[in-house]
Amino acid sequence: MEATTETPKKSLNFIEAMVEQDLREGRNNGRIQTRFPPEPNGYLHIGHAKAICMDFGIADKYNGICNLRFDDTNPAKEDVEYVDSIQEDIQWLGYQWKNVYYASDYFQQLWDLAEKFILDGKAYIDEQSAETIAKQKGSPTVPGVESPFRNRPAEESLALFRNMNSGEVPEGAMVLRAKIDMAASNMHFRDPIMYRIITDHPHHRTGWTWKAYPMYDFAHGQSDYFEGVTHSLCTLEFEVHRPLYDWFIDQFQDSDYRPRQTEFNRLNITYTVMSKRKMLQLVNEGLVTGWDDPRMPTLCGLRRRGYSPASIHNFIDKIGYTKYDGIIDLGLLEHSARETLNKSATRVNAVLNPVKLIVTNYPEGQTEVLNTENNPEDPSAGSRELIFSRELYIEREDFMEDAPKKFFRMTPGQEVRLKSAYIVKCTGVKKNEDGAIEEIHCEYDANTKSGMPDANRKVKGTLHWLSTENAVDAEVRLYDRLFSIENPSADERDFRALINPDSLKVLTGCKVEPWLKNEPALAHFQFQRTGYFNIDPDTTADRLIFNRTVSLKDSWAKEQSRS
RNA sequence: UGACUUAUGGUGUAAUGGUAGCACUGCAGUUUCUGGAUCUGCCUGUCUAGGUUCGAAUCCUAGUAAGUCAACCA
Repeated sequence: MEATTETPKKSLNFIEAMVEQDLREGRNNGRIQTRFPPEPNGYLHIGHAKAICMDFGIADKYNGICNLRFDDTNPAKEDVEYVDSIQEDIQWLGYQWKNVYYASDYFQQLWDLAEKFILDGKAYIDEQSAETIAKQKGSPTVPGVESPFRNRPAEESLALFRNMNSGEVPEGAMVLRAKIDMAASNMHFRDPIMYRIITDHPHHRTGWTWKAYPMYDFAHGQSDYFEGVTHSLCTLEFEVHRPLYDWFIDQFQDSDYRPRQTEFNRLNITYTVMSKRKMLQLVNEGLVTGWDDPRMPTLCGLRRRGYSPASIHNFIDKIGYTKYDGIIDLGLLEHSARETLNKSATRVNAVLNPVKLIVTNYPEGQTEVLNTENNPEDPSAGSRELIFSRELYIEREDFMEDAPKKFFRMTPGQEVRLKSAYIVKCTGVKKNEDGAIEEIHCEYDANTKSGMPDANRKVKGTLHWLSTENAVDAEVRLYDRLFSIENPSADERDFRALINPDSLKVLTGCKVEPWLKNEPALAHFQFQRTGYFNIDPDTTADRLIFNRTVSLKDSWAKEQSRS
């Protein structure tokens, strides 16, 4: 384990640096505890993966623990459906929490704490309407005005608070507010709401037991405290909440221990949206097929698209954690997938847009078995067999009748190699009445079979192919960026108008190697010279469906688009 | 016209007062039975102005720009 050659030490991100300093200073008795605190109101996306890798990663690296805590303080939005999917996605990423907690586990503790705030004169019941309270908040530059209920007797507030939870008080009739400072420059200090009434939705765990529910600011930090969290890591938009987080804890902290909140930048990626609201809209309005649509940035969508946990981790490792709110190039995510899949994906011949190629000098009825490697990057992946015959399929785009000089593929008179098979030379084409190409004809050189003496002859192009004898049909779904502009969130136009109309292309009548019929859903492959693909879960016994995860880099396409 | 935060190549991220480096992208080449992968090289950067210091991307001040905050959401 001792590294004798000095490998350059990977630099720490600012949170790791902070944790190491806390450890050196013996803070919280050297204990490290984090939590991942999703609200169960939607599916996890790649941005959550960044947070998950941070929360669980810190715990793993510094011998701490990380718990999963559902921040379920708003029954109007939450559902068990989400609780389940969130757990599945975290485990898919390869993490295991120490405990599962729910903010709703602490409803009684929070209630008791709130009563203490009331008795201490630090909270009061306000019976004004939401609009009035909002108006009285003032603005960042104008101080707020105090509620007429602000200085009512504690006993009165306490009685009303208990009424709030009785079911007798309608929603919106009263709230519990912290008594802080209506002139504070931080808006969150202007007597923030601690409790509100929700009577028309049962809580997904506590049912109809509670009528008054704590707000985020009075639940999150307190839950951290109850659990013994040392490092409460969250994204930058909670920066302005931190003083309030600290204020609440200051009011009842009773030992050296205290949790501390630290914020890092959230993940933004070009050509997609990462807001739950917008993603929900895409799903509800049928603009995508569901939360797991392979174009979605959700973890279930990426999984279905063909991203492996390793490729997600590869990506997260590249992007870093800072306090600068930038936007990551989608190309980096795609690169992360290619880099990971290149090492693990079995190579396959698949012809997406087939045209017949007839090897005119190959005996009719004859077939032979050829051998080909499964992955040139990984010799241990072994090899498999391909059937060669007189009639083959190749890609329509791999043939041009009048080819430019740089076209290395099949064109009359030019030799090309059929991968793992023979060198062939195009001798002509057969067209139908409309002039469309029906068949391409070629002759093969029997001495050029892979491994034979003349096989080393240099040819510019190598094509993938399939025998018509045993190729099987497949549907292939090609995905592209969901939005046609880099940063749809920063655009004034409705984001739905910015959806890329070509984000999905469905190809039918594609041909693939026959054994792929028996592969399980989500198994991933490289279609040689084309891209990385996986098997879609919609696949049935008689309908084989592939999703393109990401294309291979294509310098020929680039060359073409230049002219 | 408030508070908090941030500013390093096109993008993201290192350098923790002492040589501005890495990755992606782009470009050129090498190599290849995938126009993939590999390998090599190149392009491009410390927001501005002051100050502290032998020395500043780093510390200080001011400016500029950007993000977040005024839900009975989290």
